[in-house]
Order: sequence, then structure tokens, then C-alpha cells
Amino acid sequence: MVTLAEVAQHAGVSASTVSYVLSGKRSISGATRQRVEQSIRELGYHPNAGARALASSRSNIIALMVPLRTDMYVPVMMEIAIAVATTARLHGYDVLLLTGEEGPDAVRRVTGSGLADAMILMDVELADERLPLLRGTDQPSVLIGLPADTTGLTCVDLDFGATGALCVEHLAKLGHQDIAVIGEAPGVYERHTGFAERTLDGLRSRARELGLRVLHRPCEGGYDAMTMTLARIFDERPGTTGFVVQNESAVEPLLALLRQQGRAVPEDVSVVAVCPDQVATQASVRLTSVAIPAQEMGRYAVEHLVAKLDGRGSDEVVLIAPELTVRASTGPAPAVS
Amino acid sequence: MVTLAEVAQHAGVSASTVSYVLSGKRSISGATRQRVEQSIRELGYHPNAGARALASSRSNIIALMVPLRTDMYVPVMMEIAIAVATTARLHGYDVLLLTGEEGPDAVRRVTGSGLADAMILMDVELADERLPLLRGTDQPSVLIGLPADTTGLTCVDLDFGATGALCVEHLAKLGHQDIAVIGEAPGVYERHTGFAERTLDGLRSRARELGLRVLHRPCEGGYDAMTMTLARIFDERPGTTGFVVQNESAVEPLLALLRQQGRAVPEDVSVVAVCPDQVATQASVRLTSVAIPAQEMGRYAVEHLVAKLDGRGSDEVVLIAPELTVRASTGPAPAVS
DNA sequence: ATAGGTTGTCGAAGCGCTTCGACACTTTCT
DNA sequence: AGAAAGTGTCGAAGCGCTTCGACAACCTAT
Repeated sequence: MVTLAEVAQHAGVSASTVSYVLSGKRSISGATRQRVEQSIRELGYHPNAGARALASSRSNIIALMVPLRTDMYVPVMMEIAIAVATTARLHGYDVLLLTGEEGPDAVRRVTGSGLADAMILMDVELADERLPLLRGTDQPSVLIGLPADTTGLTCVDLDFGATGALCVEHLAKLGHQDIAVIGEAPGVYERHTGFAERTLDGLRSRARELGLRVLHRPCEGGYDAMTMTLARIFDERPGTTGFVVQNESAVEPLLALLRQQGRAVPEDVSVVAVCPDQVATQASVRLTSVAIPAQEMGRYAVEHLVAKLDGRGSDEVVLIAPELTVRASTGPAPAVS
Repeated sequence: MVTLAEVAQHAGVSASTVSYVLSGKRSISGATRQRVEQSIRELGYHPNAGARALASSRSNIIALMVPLRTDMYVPVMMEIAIAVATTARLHGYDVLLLTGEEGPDAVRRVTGSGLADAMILMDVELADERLPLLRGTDQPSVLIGLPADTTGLTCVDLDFGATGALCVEHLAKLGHQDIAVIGEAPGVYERHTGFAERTLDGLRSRARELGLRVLHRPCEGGYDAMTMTLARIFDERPGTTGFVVQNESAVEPLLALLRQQGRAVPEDVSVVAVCPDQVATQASVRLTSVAIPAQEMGRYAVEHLVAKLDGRGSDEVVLIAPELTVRASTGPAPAVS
């Protein structure tokens, strides 16, 4: 293993000079710099992470806490994780992967041990146990998702309220009167993950303004659950012509069942989804959808943290404006027969 | 920030004693141990990761290199990542998330800097650029996947050769004569990711022994690609009654198209998938499938590394035997009309 | 009772790096 | 020409921990 001292000796300078070449925190003459860089290359030197962390009290690591569940939201999670890792590297940081399993203890462990310089938390619940800890530390953090009380916190999320409103507006403009919302699995609501409720609230209040009727049904993914849910919807509201789907794993079952029942999309019923673009374009009908900007959120989270670690930036809540892309799954409401 | 020295002072012992309480590397009297533990709790002490890494030259971190692509295999990747993180924590390790983007440089960086004690690599290609580096370091590593030359390496993977054979055997037993294989996207074959080819080889050679005919077609995911692929298959081999699908994102399109063409599953055609159980059970027809043991591979990888870091264990290639679960998508071949 | 072994604790060195103050030297200004 | 202000480099201290050897204090066995 090559050390700083060895590089210094090889280049004929002192250790501190090599350190300053590496960090750029003091000016170094061109000649010296080149000699040092040459030595670094020749010896294949890599600074030791532990020593660096100890001396500088900076680990250059960002912790990312992902939910343990793999039953929901997987592609979005993955996309965020990849975006975080990629962006972090761009700024010289590495990413530590934590699972939600440890809960608040993970936060304590990471902040206490200096393992990471900052944290990104996903799958934030409205009254998340981890929040007091984050408020009580001076380590920067970003939440992907929105808790009930955001004071002293930085959050990014899609504006799900506006998303719900946007979906219902689109359907209203096409003349649909009766809207059914296929929600997330019941468990999601019970856990009080905010986004599902915020979507619903935004959707409902806009629907009220526009005079539409809304029926909301939580739904597990998969065909069996969907069969039940759909039956109950048409039972209760036979005139339903517009669907808003928030659960990725309910999308394909819904389309298949509608087809099977002889209801054409978009001629008889329209479907708007809230899902990543990839899901929307790969479905059996190209879906009109509001995209979940996973990459954007991941990138933003990292960039905010880096700014804060550099002494710039401050707490803020960023809600990303939803964008609805019209594809082939929505059309004018059928004439009332 | 609380330090070891402060804990020592608070407990009225020396720093080294506290260290030995923590590590258990020397015996400590019950009384002292309790006093120290009490102080640790009272002061809320967390050992500093950097200092520990520097002094012990152990970071207690395992690096996990995931592919950058999010277009294939996502649920499997995620499941492996979660299993790795969870298992690692059980053994006192944390997980560093690296993307494939950096390629061999990431390996150099991590081994050179002592950032991690060991590595797990996913998405291994047959002649992977990272392999020489792994062979040239004494840092333990595990590949999830199988390169062409495994000397000096530890690998885990599903036995894809046996998987292919198993699928075709199952179909043969049911009387199917003409088998179509819906493969991965062409890009996967071009990159020489071994698993796709190994599946095909295993399948073909067993089919030859059993006297079946096999037609292989790579296929991108999605409905459009599937429509083309399926048309070409029935064009070339109208008598096809058995399908083996290896591409997750081709499963649902295949089922939908077959249904649309009036071919009933499993009455007219049978479908065997190679995919995670979750996909198999959530599909529109519950699929007979060979599961991809993502969790098992992740867990094995970590446990092997931990063993090696503890001075136990040695290089080996572990191929997990495939298990075929019969569900509702396969049945006897229709009588020849 | 004494040699030999345990057991529990301590002190000190050192892991490889960053960073502060000091210092020699050069440039610039008056 | 001499003071003031930069430049580039070095030495040394110290980050918080682990670990080695030393050494009391206590057991056994003879």
C-alpha cells in the first residue's frame, strides 16, 4: 500500500505539499504540482479513506436509506438510487446503502459515527420517527417525500396534490363525469405515507370544483385484487368512464380486465396513470400519465446536500410540478346513451 | 462528539480497556465491562468510523456494484441489493453502493483507498474488464453471475444451464414438441452476459436429447416488440405449443397477445417463465416458472465475504440448482388435429 | 513457600492524513 | 531602496482509535 509519505519522498517534497496538491487548498507551483502528480501516477497512489476521514472529519459519503419493502414502487426506488449514486460520484461522494429496517437507529449510528456526511431518506411517513433525530443533528439531510411537519427539514417530492388535480382536470376536459381512483394498497394508507393521501386530496378538491364525482378504492397489485376492485366500482357507479391509477402493479391488470369486459380504451373508458414513463410506454395501451420524476429527485437531493456541505444552501421544500403526457389511453367521454 | 477517551474517563478506566470492551478481543472483568457499558450508554457514545478504519485497517464496509442500466432485471437487482444490505448489517457491515458506470476504475478506487473491505459485483460479463483487477488484489470479492474463466474467483449464480434444461423437460413431459424461446433483448446477448447464453445452451442440448424442436428469438420487452416476435414465431413454426420466456418484461405482453389471438393458456399453448416468483404469481395467468433466487444469492455473497474476512472460506463457484414451480400456465400439449 | 500460569488493566506507539503557523523567497508599491 | 504584501513550501501537531508489550494481582501446583 502506497502512502502520502512515500509519494512525497518520491517527488522530493514534503507530505503536506502532496496533500495540498491533492486538495487544492493552497496554491502550488506548476512545476511542483506536476512532479507530484507524476509520482502519484507512477506509484499508483490512492489516499486512504479512513485516514482522510479521521483527519478532516469528512467521509465523503452520503447515506441513502431505502425502504425494505420490495412490494411497491420498485422501479422508482431503483431509479432514484441510481441517480443518487451517479450524481454523488460526480461531486466526489460515495453512497452508503441503508435499509429502512434499522429505522431511527440507523440515523443515530450514521450521524454518531461520522460514517456519512449527510443522509437522504426515502419512504417518509407523515409522522416519521426519524425526523426528530434529523432536526437534532447538524448533519444535512434531504427527505424524498413529504412529512406532515417540514419545519427545519429539506424535502423534495413530486407535487402529488397538483398531480391529482391535473389528472382529474384532464379527464374533465374530455367530458368525463364519473371518475374512479384506483389507489395504492391499503397498507400504504395505513402507514400514512403522505403521497397517496395528497394525491387523493388534490384530486377530490379539484373534482368538487369541476363538479365531477369521484370514487376511491385502494387496491393491491395483481389480477385477483383488481378483479374484485373493478367489479365493485362498476357495481356502485356503472357510469364510470374515467380512471386514475396510482399503483404501478395495478396498471396492467386494469387494462387487461377492461379489455376482457369489452370496454375499449380510450373509446369507452379513459385511463390516466401516475407512474414512471417507462411503465406508461411499455403498457399494453400507451398510457396518458403523470411521470414520477425519480431521477430528478435523486439528483436534486444530492446536489442540495453537496451545496449544504460546502456551506451554501438552506432548508427548503421543493415540490416538483407534475407534467401530464397525453398518450393513447385517454379520449373524449362516450356520448351518454 | 463523544470520544473513546471521554468514555474511559467517565468510567474510570483507560482508553484501551474501553476498546477491548467494545471489540471483545481481550477478556474484561464483569464489573469493568458493566461500568464501561453504562458510560457508553449514558454518554451516547458511537465509535468514529474513520478512526476505527485507520487504526484497524478495516472499514467494515462491503461494496456492491450494481449495473447502471435500469432497463432490465430491476426487481431482481433490487431484491439482491436489499438482501445484501440486510445480511451485511447482521454481520456488522455496511454497504457501499457503486454503479457499473465507473467500471474497472471503481474497483481500483475502492481497493486502493481501503474504502471497503470486500466487493460484490453484479452484471458480470463473460470477459469482464474488472476480473483481472480482482485477481490481482487480496481483497475478497464475490461475483453474482458467471464469467467465462472463473479461476481465482468466487461466484454465485443460478445454474442457468440446468434451468434451461429443466424448462424444456417440463414441456417435454407434457407432450410438447415445438418449443419457442423468447429470449432477452438482443443487447443482452451482444454484451455477452453469460446467463442468457447458458440458459439457451442448456435448453438446446436437453431438447436435442429429448427430440424436441427449439426456435430461439431474442425480444425486447413491451407489446410492440412482442407482437413482431410472436408473429414471426408462428409464421415459421405454426405448430409451436410451448414457450419459454426469459425476459420479465416480455411475460405480460406474451400472455396478452396469446389471449388476443384466441390461443388459450394452458389449453392450447403452455408458458414457462424464468423470473422472480413475484412476477410469476402476479401475472395474468399464474405462471409455471423457475424462480431467480435473488435473496439467496445476495445472502450467500455476503456470508462468503464475511467468512473470508474472518480468515475462513475459500474460492469456489456455487451454482444454485433451479427449482421449477408448476402453476397454471402449463398443461398437456393439445392433441394433434 | 515458590515457581509458573492466568487474568485484567494500562501506557504508548502509531495508523495515514489534514491543517495551522512559520518561514524563506519573490514581487509590488511608494 | 526599503517596507508591505503576496507565494510556495515545510514541520509538527493531532484526528480517535487499535493493539502490543508490560505488569500487577491473583491463582494454582508442586
